[in-house]
Amino acid sequence: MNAGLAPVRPESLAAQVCNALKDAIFAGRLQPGEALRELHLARSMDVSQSTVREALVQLERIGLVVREQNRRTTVTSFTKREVRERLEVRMALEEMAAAKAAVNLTREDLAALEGLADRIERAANRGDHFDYVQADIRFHRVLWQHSGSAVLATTLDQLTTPLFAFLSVLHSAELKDLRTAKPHERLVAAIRSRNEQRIRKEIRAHIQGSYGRFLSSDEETLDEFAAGGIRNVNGRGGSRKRR
Amino acid sequence: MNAGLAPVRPESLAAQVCNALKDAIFAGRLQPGEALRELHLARSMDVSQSTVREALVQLERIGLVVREQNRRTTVTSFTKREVRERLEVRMALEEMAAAKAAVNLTREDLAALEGLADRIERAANRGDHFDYVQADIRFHRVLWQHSGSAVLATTLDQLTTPLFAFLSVLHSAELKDLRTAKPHERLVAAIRSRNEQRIRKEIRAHIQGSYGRFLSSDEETLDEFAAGGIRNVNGRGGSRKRR
DNA sequence: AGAACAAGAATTATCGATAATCGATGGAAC
DNA sequence: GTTCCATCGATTATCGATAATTCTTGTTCT
Repeated sequence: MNAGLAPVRPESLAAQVCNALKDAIFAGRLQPGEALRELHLARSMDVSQSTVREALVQLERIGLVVREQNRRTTVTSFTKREVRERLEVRMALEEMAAAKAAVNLTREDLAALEGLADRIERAANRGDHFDYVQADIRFHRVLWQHSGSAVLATTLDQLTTPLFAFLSVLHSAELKDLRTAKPHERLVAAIRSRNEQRIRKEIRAHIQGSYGRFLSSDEETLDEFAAGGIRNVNGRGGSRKRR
Repeated sequence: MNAGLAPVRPESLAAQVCNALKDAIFAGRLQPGEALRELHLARSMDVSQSTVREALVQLERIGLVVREQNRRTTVTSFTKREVRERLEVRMALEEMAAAKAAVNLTREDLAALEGLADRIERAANRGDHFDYVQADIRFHRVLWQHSGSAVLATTLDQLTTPLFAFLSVLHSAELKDLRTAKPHERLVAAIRSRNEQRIRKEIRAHIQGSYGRFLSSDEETLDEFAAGGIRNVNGRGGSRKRR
């Protein structure tokens, strides 16, 4: 009787608020380090404080904001060190996921991946940083979801979502030239080959390529990096001291 | 001026509720699959529903409960498959953490580890399942925290906490004989040797030893497994059907 | 009996208001 | 000038009440 209809279950208000904020963060309308005040958000989005609050807790779980007890909650701002740490763990798991996915992916899946790689390519050519990152996320999510391990998929998701967010603002802040060596195409080719070693190698190269510039720079926090020379919005962010 | 006093910041009500529930889950007073009703908990713990609600969200983040939109929230009950998935990811990361920690651990740290290994040993001998698991957690946390990667530590924590919880109820349910081949002592010895391969090997052996019985059994969910033959509390739990 | 439907009970989601906490500011005491 | 203290505005934490949803049960109609 079921004709492939997904069960409809409208999002809760809190989830909607959460998504709206997530988009704002990815789009850079909320900058790393910026404070999110519950009542302000509640008023401007026309919901109650508790709803916003719950959304913020969700965002904290995703890693996009940091809540400080009795103080405030701010958009996550990574130190270089933390980006490195995340990338290290990510690489290990991403390799695992890609190797597993290579076994499971059908011809259609591979075609879908190439579609995404193509979309990424086009976004890069026209300098659309936002769409670039969105498609990039989807590309990787496809791999994760076909790894056959839900745990692996969600772990990677948690680990990576904030990285993507900051990669996004990072790119647009420095007007990075996105046209690189078609890393996604290369990756798909590697997966097609079903050669585990080759896949692992491409994964590493791919990830390192995306973050290399930041990791080899000297700025301590990502928002300082993004702000470098371009903007200095209003004295917030990145001003807390290193000991 | 500072004489090593930690900054005092009393836990929020929600956090207290969260901890209380966590303990109850670890102690088995809340069984896998059991439903947690917000208002009931609020009344019995004398806080408001919202506070309980927030605590439940926190617990969900840790992975100890599952919240279903507009329905209910239940204590997490893993399928065998999910336990396997978690263990697989865990092993990869735990190896990484142990290898890194081996470089950083001081003589004092190693002594602390041996203290914990000893405590585990004693708990095993007197059949104290609860303390066994608590010390086991601490043991591993020490390793994670000395890995030098906060990301690695929190990822492992998220991944593993629910496993420990269910290991705990599992053990006490089946009155497992805890006296095994002193895996923690072996692990400490391996770390002392600073031999990466040996460390990785012991880590794998250690983890597989803890879960081997469950992974090779036939029951589908952990609570069915725990309930097998011993109790059948009151018809709840594990009754939702496989398709 | 079985399907369709209609209350009714139970539970979660959301709200608006109050309490607790924090950080800044400014003045008094030394 | 610096330390201490009091106060105030802003923000988060918690509460109690209401709205919306889901689940259950009972009834009617076939």
